[in-house]
Amino acid sequence: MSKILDEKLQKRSIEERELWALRHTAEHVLHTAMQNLYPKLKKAMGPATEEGFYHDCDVDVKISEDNFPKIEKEMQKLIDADLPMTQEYVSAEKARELFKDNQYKLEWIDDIVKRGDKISLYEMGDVDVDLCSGPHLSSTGQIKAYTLLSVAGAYWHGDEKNKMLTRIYGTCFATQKELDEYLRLLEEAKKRDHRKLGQQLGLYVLTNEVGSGLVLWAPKGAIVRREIENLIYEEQTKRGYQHVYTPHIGKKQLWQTSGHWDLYRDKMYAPMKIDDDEYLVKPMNCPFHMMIYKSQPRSYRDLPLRIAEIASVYRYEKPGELSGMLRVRYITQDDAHIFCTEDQVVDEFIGVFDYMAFLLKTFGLTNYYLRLGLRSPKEKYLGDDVVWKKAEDEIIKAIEKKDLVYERSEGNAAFYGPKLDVIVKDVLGREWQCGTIQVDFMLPDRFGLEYIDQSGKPKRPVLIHRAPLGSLERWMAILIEHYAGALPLWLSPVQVVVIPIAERHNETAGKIVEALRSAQIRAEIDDRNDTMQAKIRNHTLQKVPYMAIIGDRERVSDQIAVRTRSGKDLKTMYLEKFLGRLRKEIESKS
RNA sequence: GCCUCUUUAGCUCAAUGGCAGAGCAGCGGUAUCGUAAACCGUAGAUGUCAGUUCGAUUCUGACAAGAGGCUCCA
Repeated sequence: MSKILDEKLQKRSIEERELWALRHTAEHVLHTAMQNLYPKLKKAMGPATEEGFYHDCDVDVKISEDNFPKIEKEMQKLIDADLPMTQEYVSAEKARELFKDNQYKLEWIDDIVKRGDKISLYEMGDVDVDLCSGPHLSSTGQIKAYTLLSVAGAYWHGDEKNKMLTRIYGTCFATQKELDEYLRLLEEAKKRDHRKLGQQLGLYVLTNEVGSGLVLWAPKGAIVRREIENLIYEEQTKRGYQHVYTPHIGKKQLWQTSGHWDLYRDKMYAPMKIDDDEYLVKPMNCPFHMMIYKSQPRSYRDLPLRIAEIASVYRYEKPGELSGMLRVRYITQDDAHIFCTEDQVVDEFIGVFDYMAFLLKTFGLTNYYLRLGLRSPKEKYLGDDVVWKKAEDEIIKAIEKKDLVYERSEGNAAFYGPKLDVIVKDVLGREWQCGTIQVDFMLPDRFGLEYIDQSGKPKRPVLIHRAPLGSLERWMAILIEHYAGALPLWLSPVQVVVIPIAERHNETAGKIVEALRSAQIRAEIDDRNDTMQAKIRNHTLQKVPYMAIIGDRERVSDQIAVRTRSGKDLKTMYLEKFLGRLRKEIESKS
């Protein structure tokens, strides 16, 4: 067994290992069923996963979900036959002979030999032999609850230069009850999908008349965004940032100097000719902020200099990768560039991290982890090993000082330096990069940035790129799903709806709205010709935090009857008291 | 981009190789109501472009948009 797999399995509990074995066996059953139905098929791989299992094969016919009943029927035959699963170790020669027609398996065998592991086969009765390290159940009859879920294409080794294989996803549980529960949760999760809620709550618009990945922030979404922006400005100002504005286009030369043009040209929109120069729609802000730095001589006394901007950038993302607000082509970053001395890097890094942690806490997010992005030998990077080593050391020093738990990820560095990312999971369990902190010793050099040190000599500053939320679009999507649309009071587009019971209450209700609005509360009146019950239902579905109901009782006594979106009746109270409650709740951002 | 699938009214969903049907929302009325859907009436749609056909929303193709995937180690 390989070291990696071994470590992975050791981390799991006994029950998890059994579930893993169950799913892996289900996958072998799927494979054998596929082999029976499509004899020319070549299996590439088929692991158990956190959610179930999948089967990758090279097959020359189209497989679609319409084929599932047929495949599942064939699987059931193998399960009913209760075939024993037995392991056998063989020599590389024998394995190569056995799988001589399957180039994928031959590749695996080479890998195993390279690692120095033993070559293990699993036999399913006498119907199938597969290269597999297991573990498996002792027989196929123990599989009770399984289902196939979807068909997808998957490149061999995930590399689009390789052949696209057919992948079938399925899942398997110990009991039918657990499987049903899993499928139910999946359905529940879909209800809080930001794409569904975003439309229902009128937060944003995506339409093919505008173009893929180009988000229109609708009035209600714009309010949420403005609240987030206000928080950012306020917090960053407290933390010593200076805010700037920069244009949406600039000369191509800027990104040639930065190196982005050479490495990421395919992510940028085609240059446009203006006068005699070529201009780009900006794919990132770094050059602009560096030009602001460079606009005057800088002293060590000016550092750290923190230049911030909530700025929209434009990137060409592949059509198949776009997804609601989670991946878009118009991206608004809470961007900043910190110019500092080498001595200041660790402290600045920690300062940014603390701010990022503050934001995560403020928004109540806990389903995230930290990923340290380092170089991998394959990718293209700027600079030499000495500089990289220095940047990596600085980041690790800072992380160790904070005693953070993180995952190392080779190949996930920025091209100019290592970085620490916050990875957040969405409602379907998919991972998205949000916040990022990047240490960069390269770009200051390429742009010729300097400061005068204490001895009067010019020196290079270090640059920290950072976006603690990442993009406001993605953040919005994450928030919608996190709160299932019921945003906390301070973020709610409409905070209070005032509901007059009958037409004669409209005037009083109007006055209450005025009073709330002059107290900076986002309040609206619902004076449509509808019953109170219908209005309550409507605004509850719209996730409006509070409903203030005005009827005869309230008209006489100058009070309001308050109901929350969760259905709680707070009874009748004076407006002043209600305002106090609102202010407190908004202040606490809870 | 590639694989599989999807596209009918603002939204949720029906139906059909021969006049496309409903609920909600909208609009016009009636009712003026105490904590999750009052009633009556009315208007509104087959993503785009080709092809097959007497006739296409339905079949075929292209395009567009959308969904789930695209290295959790044999």
